[in-house]
This record gives sequence, C-alpha cells and structure tokens, in this order.
Amino acid sequence: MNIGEAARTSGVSAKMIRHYEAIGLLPPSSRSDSGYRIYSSNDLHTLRFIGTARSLGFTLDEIRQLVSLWQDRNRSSGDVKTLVVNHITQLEQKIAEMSAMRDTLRALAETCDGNARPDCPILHGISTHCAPASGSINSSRPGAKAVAT
Amino acid sequence: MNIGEAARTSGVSAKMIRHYEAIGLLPPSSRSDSGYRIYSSNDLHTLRFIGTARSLGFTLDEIRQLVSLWQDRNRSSGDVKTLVVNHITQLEQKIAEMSAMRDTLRALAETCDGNARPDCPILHGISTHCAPASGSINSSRPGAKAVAT
DNA sequence: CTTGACCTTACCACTGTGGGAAGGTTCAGA
DNA sequence: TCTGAACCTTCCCACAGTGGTAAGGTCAAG
Repeated sequence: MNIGEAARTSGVSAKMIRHYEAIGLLPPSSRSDSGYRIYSSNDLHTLRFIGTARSLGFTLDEIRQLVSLWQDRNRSSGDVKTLVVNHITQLEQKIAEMSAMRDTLRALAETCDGNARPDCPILHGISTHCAPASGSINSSRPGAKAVAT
Repeated sequence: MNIGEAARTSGVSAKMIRHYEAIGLLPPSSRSDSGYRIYSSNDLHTLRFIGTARSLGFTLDEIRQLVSLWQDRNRSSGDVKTLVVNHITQLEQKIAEMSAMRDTLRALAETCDGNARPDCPILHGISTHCAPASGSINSSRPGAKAVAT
C-alpha cells in the first residue's frame, strides 16, 4: 500500500505521515524500487494509533511516548496512566481557562444592545478591566486568565 | 515611558509590543532622539486593551478589528457584538471538543490499574478505537472529535 | 570613564498542518 | 508506443503567537 492509500485508510494525511517519519515518530517505511513508500497493515495500525491519539489531543511528543510504551512489552501500565492523567489535567486547565473567557464575554455581550449606535459595554469592559497576563500550558487561545467581570 | 516600563505597566511583553507594532496592530510609537520607543498614557491604554483582549482569547486578527471598532466613533455596537458572539461560539466549540477528549480519556483511565504490569486498557482503547480526523476551528490541541468510548 | 541596565534590529526556535514547485513513476487508453 | 492523468518524491514557505539570543547603541549612576 502506498502513502495515498495509507492516508485514506488511516485518516492521517500523506503530508503528515511523511512529517511523522521525518521527526522520528514513525520509523522509516520500506520503499519500492522507485522510492515510493510502502505500508504494511502493521504500519497502518501504528498510523491509526497515532491518529487516534492526536484526536484525543495528545501532542506529538506525548504520542511518541505513548507509541513507545505501546510497543514495549515490559511497560508498566502505571506509566501510561500517569501520562494520560497529566494530559487530562492539562485539558481541564484549558477548559477552565476557556470557560472563564466565555463567561466573561457572555456577561459583556448580554449587556450590549448590538444595534447601530456606538455605545458598547463590551468595548468599555475590555478597555477598563485590566487583565494581567498569566501562565498557560501551551499556545492556542488560552493565554491568560480571563478577565473578571 | 520606554518600552520596558510600558511592558511592565501593561502586562504585554516588550517583545510582543514590538511584534504588534511590526504587524500593524499597534501604530508605530514615537521615538526618542536615540531611537528608543516612547509610549504615552494613550498608547498604554491601547496596549492594555490589546492585553485584555488577548487574555479573552481573541486572535490578533480579531483584536485588530476590535481596536479599530474601539477607535471608531461611528461604529455600530452590533458589529462589536457580532464579533464577540462569534468568538464565544468558537470558544464553546473548543470547550466541547476538549471536554469530549477529557471524558474519553477519563473513562479509559478509570479502567486502568496503573500498576507495574503491562496490561493497559488505555493503550488498548487507543489502538482499537478508530478516530477519523475531523474539522476544527484552529490549531492547538483540539484537532478532531474525540474518540467515542 | 566604566559598568550595568536598558534599548535597537535581525535572526532562529517552537507546534502542527497545509500549500506548492520541480521532478520521477505507473498505468490505462488511444 | 506514446500520452496524459494520477500518483509519488524531496524541498521550501506559510500560518499564529511567543520566546530566545546575538551584536550593537544609550543612558545614568558611581
């Protein structure tokens, strides 16, 4: 099976399959005489594993660890669980940050008429409520604690 | 006030202040004879506005629009509200995605003993549940619907 | 006049993904 | 046998947002 079919079957784009190989997340696949990548059903299994892990929000680095645990017959399930629990914690932190943002914005939006006049409590709120930057886990939207209303 | 003090006062790092200026989010500040950036209290106000907006999860592009609305005396509050409501929707989408991930992972983690033995329902779950990629709004962790358990 | 704390610009890094160019391969159909 | 479409290859660039760091200029206090 070549890369296109592997991509279609696994749900991981060909672009990303090559990328994962380049960064060592996937071992180099075998090649045809002409240099085309060839994937076995075993490779596909790994690919699907990665795709699933990605869809659960794991970073590529976490997935690297997951894959290596997955392929390690002498693993401790405790190591897997620790990794997962940490990831859950991070998810919850981000959910909390974003929920706070949403709540603040919702409160502001509720008081805004949203008409053709310029008076806008939303802009007023943003321009007067100070919001010191604060630490977050990663990039994305959550970059600071949401402003309190 | 020079950039360092402006950064301390506004909570936006000097690095980012320069960046925002470079991409046109902030107008070029005035300069001292020696080329140092100088910020007025007015500039600081804008800086704080941006910082607050950032902390509410707006992208720089959304903030660009917010700032221009903020400074437009002929704005319609409806335009502001639309922008904000859209942003709230996106936040909710991401919260939902991440909550789904968390739920799936929590369910998997609950069934895992987390001991020294290799048997691990988490890894089993990831390796057998297929999760087709699906659309998300932006990058970050949320990249696909969470796998159903 | 030196020293340390500041400032300047200009790069490179990260994460994860996509786009595209320039070229080679494979296969079906005329 | 030739041709064209649909693949494949590698390589570079882009995105968002932030940080680091290097090489240099400036300013104020001692």
